[in-house]
Amino acid sequence: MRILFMGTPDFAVLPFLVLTENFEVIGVVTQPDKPKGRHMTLTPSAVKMAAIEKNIPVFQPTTLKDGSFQDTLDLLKPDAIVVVAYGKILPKYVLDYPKYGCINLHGSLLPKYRGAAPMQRALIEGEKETGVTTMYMAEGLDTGDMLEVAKTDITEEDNFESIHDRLSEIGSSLLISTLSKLKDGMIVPKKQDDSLATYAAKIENQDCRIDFSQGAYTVFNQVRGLSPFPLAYCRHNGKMLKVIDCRVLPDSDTLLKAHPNAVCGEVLSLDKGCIAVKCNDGVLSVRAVLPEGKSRMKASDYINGRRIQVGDVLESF
RNA sequence: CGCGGAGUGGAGCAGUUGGUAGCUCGUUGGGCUCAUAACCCAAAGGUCGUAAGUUCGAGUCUUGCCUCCGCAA
Repeated sequence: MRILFMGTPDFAVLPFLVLTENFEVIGVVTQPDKPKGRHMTLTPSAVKMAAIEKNIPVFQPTTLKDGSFQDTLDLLKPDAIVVVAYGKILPKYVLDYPKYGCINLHGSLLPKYRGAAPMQRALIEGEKETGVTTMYMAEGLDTGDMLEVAKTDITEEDNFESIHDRLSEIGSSLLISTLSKLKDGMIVPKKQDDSLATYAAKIENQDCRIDFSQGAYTVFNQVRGLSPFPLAYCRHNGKMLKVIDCRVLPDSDTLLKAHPNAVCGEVLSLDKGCIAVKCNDGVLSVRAVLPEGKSRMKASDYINGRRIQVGDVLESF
């Protein structure tokens, strides 16, 4: 089976590599190189670099809409197109081309969290489990018929990074499983229940703003869903302070009683190298931060550098 | 040339109008304690990123270079 792979970021790299070990991958389509980083240097996508390493031809169309991609399809003649976080909508003529269809790997348990940021949104919403879904692609956004699903629990330890890596891993396996079964006609596609669908919008700057007048768990989920990137932030002494890692303090009653007049966002203690911040219904223990203009550091380092004291208030930016 | 910040003992930071370096923590040793990530005492550890320049003298001024980082995309 001749497979054309379409994908762009880190998340798609492992699925791509695993695919090359199990199937005949005849080409890779990825986003054009984009100016990135400090000096806006043109940077190839993660998938492109992996493809070059594997000596697989790379295609980087700026658009698929104008029909020019038809030539590439005629040249490659793929039996199936596998899409993992490619970043462009596939027009109908592409969807209809391959014999085995266009198969997408999506980082959520569909029909929940359709869209751009399923993993982050699942964490932010405080989901207890998430997973990956393989599906046929349709013209709507992640609306196609589902093929297979793999689930995983979300624990207190998880953040976007760990979920991202884990889903990338189980997604790779699931992809192989789905393709194998598909080839043998062993899967019955299942329609999505649109009434249960939710939309995982792209993460905007607005989503990263911390409001300590919310519950401790709400802030905790926000922080972990955005860590290690792009990171939730607040303001301390007029400067931006991003929170990399935090936990909800288990026994916060004594601490709260010791500071009866504290406002939300106020620093209640700096014990054990953690910054204890009052929230609406509890205390958040901040363990790692990123101060404006500095690099990532443990909360204890931030404290040792004398940047923060008990009684300081972390505000919304 | 997208904007900006920083390079000082293991870590995070100070360092005034230039006169050979301090703080918090860690480390090592000792003490206190039933015990401790708590407390007390002591010690080790830095040619202040690099090259040149100004100066009687530079971490502190000027210039080049290297490295790192944040923002923005």
